[in-house]
Amino acid sequence: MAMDSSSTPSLRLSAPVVCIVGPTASGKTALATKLAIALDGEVVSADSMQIYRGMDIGTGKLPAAERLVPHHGFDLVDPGEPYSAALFQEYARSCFQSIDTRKKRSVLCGGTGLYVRAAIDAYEFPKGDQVENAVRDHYGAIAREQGAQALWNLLKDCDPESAALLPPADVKRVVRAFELLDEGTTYATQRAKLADIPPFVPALFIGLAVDPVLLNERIDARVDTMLNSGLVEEVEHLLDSGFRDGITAPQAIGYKEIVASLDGYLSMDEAVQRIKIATHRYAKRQRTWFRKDQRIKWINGDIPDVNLMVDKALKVLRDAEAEMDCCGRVNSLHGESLC
RNA sequence: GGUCGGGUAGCUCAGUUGGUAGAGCAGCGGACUGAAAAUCCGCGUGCCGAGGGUUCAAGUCCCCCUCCGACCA
Repeated sequence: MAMDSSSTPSLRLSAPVVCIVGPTASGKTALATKLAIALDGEVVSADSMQIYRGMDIGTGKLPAAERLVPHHGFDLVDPGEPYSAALFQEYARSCFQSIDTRKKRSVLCGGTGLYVRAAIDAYEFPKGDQVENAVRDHYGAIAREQGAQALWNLLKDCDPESAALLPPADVKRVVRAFELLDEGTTYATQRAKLADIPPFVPALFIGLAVDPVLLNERIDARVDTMLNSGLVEEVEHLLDSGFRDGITAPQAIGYKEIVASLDGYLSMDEAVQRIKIATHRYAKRQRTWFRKDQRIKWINGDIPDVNLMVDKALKVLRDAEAEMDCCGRVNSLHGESLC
């Protein structure tokens, strides 16, 4: 409601955050680490599944032994706990702040588009309890018991504007629209702001682009590697410690399929095949999400030599920073120059 | 060598009495403000194995060739 502040306060940092984005398996993790080393920085992961403790192999989390610079954004909560983009926003910004205080550069490495934008841009989430969410439970139950259409009809009665923006089948957003009503705003109001959300944190974006056919081959190979590295054992271990109670974590690709297989609904071969396909689709959605962000400078993620890729990325950053300096678009950028 | 079955979308297949083709999966495009690895919306992408014939008209009927599978030798 009362979230006006038209002069959005920017987070003041001595240098812009470097954001590495792109689809899964495009090589973000390796590039982010190398860049962080080159820039004397620390990595902040923007990944909705790597925040979970114990979900390592399936989320492609960089093993502790290979973290050559400090990494943030891993292992923030247990799989049974809920999490949200709003919580990540708060977390990531506090990371940027403290990294800056240590005179280091933040390198945000993210595959979760919403988390990247929540961290960098001036997304404002209305106040509301995200843990004990009775509203969500209540309307979710209506959808389950009476159907998606019935729930949507209900929304149409109390908030026709928002209902008009949502297909009845999009239950999650319809439920969310009720939550927003409860929090004193509407989905339609929030949605209208979407068109132009200013940046909140100074940032430069690098995207890793990989030919989709090649990327899918990489994904398949990576899934096989995950299985050989003990993904099934990881899932079995998680199941022993309340994995099923979680709301978000059990939705993770690579985990839900293995669980279905362990429960006897799928053969392990079928599960593996489904993991591959689900990951292809996920990469597709990531491509769609990032493609529309004009700030992203894309570099080729097919370059076999990682160091060449790092050089390329550094050059792109230098150019972008120079451009920002001379246009003066962001005021808090006069830190040490790159390299 | 012979008999039969089959070659239609990337894959598995459907295609009625002849009227230039359609499903599922995959794939592609898109949306996205507190679950986002989630959720939702949209799109058939085709030398119907090659060639010839019959016909106003052939994926469909006839001939021939070819490839795959099964069976018989």
